[in-house]
Amino acid sequence: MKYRTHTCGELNMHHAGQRVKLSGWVQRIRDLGAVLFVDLRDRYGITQLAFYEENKNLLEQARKLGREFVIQAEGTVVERESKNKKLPTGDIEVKVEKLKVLNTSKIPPFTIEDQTDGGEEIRAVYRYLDIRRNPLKNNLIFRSRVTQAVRNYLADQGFIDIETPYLIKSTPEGARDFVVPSRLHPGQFYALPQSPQTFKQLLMVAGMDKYMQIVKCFRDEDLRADRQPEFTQIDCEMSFVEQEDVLRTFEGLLKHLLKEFHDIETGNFPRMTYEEALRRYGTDKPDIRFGMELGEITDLVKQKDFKVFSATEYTGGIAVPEASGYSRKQIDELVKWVQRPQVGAKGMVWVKYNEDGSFKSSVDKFFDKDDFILWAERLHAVPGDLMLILSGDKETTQKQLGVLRMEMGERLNLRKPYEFAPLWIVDFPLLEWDEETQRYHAMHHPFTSPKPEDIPLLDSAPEKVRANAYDLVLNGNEIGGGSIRIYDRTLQQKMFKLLGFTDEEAERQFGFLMKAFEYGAPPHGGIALGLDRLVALLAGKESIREFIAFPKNNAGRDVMIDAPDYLSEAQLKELHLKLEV
RNA sequence: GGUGCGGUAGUUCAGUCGGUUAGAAUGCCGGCCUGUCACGCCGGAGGUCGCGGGUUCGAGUCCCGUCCGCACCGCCA
Repeated sequence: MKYRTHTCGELNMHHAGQRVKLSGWVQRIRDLGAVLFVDLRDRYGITQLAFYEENKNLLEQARKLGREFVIQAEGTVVERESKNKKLPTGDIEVKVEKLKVLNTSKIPPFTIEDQTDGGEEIRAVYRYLDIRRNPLKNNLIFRSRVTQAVRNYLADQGFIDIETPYLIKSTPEGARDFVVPSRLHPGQFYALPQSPQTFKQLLMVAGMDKYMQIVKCFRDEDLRADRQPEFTQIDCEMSFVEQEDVLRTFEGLLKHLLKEFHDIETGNFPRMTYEEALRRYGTDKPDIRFGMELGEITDLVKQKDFKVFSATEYTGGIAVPEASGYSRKQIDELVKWVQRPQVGAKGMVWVKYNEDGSFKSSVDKFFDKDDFILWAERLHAVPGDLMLILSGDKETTQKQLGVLRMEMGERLNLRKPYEFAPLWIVDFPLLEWDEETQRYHAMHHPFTSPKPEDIPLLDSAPEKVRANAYDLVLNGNEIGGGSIRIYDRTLQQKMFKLLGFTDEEAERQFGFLMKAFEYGAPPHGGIALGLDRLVALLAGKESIREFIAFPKNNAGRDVMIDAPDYLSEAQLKELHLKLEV
């Protein structure tokens, strides 16, 4: 017995008169009395089934169907009396002659429609019902198409797909590890990889030359709309390459995807140093689809009586286009907004650059038109703009301005979902001072090579050393990052020392890597792209949860299967674990 | 660890200043209807107001605690 001869998305006038068999879910029933219509749905589409009074038995059977019943219908394709232009199959319907219920369904807790009545919570619990809806279904199909395109591109470039282990060992650097207790080795634990970093480097030592893997990675940190504890990376590594080679290869990948999915041809991606990104955008992942760049006016305000400005390290602002007409209330709201703890500014100075060229500001007592004209130049403000000024220590204030810029970009609808503005951020600092632990941290990871010309600074001024590290940024999101790696044992050892590892710690945690470096490690480098984020952005969305079949919630729980969960006493015992809670 | 918003019918929400029997839409059930496609019309059922405590003559509404969801900060080499 065959379940179907066609899918619910393919029948049209060409099939008129044919006898067909369809299987699928009951989307909706429209009972008009002597005639009854059923919309039958599967992954491919919807086909209307028609039941008539002339076959009273069958009509009564159809009347007993409910939403989401799984049925099989056999009948003849006929041209509709009244057609539906909205459906690809809208010219025809299947006049049913045989009906079989393959499975019944309880009434679903929410409607299986594009515009469902269900909220996020209930849809998460019934994720398999949510995926029946077009939006989610199409997202998963889209994701599949993207991964296919990625594989095709990388395979064409000569990359080999190699799987690396999920059960590895814990390293205290970076994010927290998820750990897995070992039954065979009492008291010992595996860790799930935060990335296959060391393995892909070892594959370079092994001579595989170009490696790729679309791979799950795990980080035990708090979640966000764009952050999951398990996520997928397009992980790559290449031998005998310089930074330029890696950038070109992966610029090519993103170009390929933009062409394939949006028919967009982009030129070469802009490159911006880390320092420049912070100065111009207040972030290392700028959204360059709109202007509103940061302007610094520190030197222009130093000599004045306004203490807030004269006493601080940095004063700067942005010019919000066509916002000089903002009311006092609107501006007050903005001031409150930057004062929220999430932004953390103490206050905000505003200057209206009116259409007629005059100025009105919150600091009229201290500054006059001549000052404001100079400010406007620095902020690229024109009449009609509203200048928003923050002041404080440089790093914090730039970041706050960056956050404010993004918020204003959002509010003014300047962040268009189907516009794509990729760029490379380069020349990251190698190290970052961490106040909490009072030591340097690797900004990227401990295997990142310093710029050769900066190596002498490693001892004298480590914070000034720039790394051969790069991020790929798309529309204000970091979608990938990588580096040219260290491949020399001595340099790698030195790095570990700088990062506060004792020789013993370095040996115990990464001895296997340094040992490998002693057996002819080639120069190599690579990159990892966040697939979930990339797919979401290509689809014009910000939340990655809609592109993962079974995501975790805000608190890292899977509310469908209800995980994590407690273990039985027997399991704990087998794993040699005793709980304190 | 912290901040903000939310939790009321199966679902999404409204519920005024603390005051009579907690409403709407949708879904569900029953009836009618031969061209619907968000079918239409008529009727009906459906509530631990997240949970615990407190204030009060009286709490969905005010207070405290707690749990859950979402967004964000910290965190995420």
